[in-house]
Amino acid sequence: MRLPRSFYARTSLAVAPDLLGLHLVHRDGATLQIGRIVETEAYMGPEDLAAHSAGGRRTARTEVMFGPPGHAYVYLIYGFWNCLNVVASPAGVPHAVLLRAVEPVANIASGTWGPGLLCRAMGIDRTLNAIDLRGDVLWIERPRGNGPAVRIGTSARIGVEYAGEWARRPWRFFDRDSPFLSSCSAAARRRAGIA
DNA sequence: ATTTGGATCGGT
DNA sequence: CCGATCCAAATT
Repeated sequence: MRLPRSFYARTSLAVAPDLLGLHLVHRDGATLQIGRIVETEAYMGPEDLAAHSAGGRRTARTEVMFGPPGHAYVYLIYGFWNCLNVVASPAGVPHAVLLRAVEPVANIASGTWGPGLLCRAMGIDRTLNAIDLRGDVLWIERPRGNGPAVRIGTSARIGVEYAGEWARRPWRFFDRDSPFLSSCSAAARRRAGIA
């Protein structure tokens, strides 16, 4: 079942931990690529200096965050990595949740730890920017039976040192039991038996 | 028109 | 730490 619009119509701080354990699904032609979300970060809009929408900055790139919740915000970073965000909060409040890692569930070939690799592995790029997450191309759903309970860990967000005190807020959320986190070293993954 | 720096990653 | 490699935003 796709998540209802109301799920997304809350602050990114509320949405980010609730996304853990849910399934991100991308329809690529006839195949469904599925990943279990295990790491997210909340970006809290105008007052959050780490957010692209800090200060209410409204540009062609950030525009989708000002629209209705439950849409995708996909942007290119460092020249070649795509990053996927979920737009949160009612229209006019530019909140977003960055999806940082998933665990492969179906039809995923390469690594999914870290926001750039996640997009590469699931075939997500800027052509999907602004797409409605209640459509039939990209969506998030609750797995059958809700899946196992998630033990949630938190930390400061990654790669936002420029944001001063905002960088230190514990707005990164992850499944403590997942070996597929972006902060896990390659060695740790090998120990866990993952390519 | 030009410049600058970025919500990354893997290898060293 | 470095390099790969490019777009958006701010500045001239």
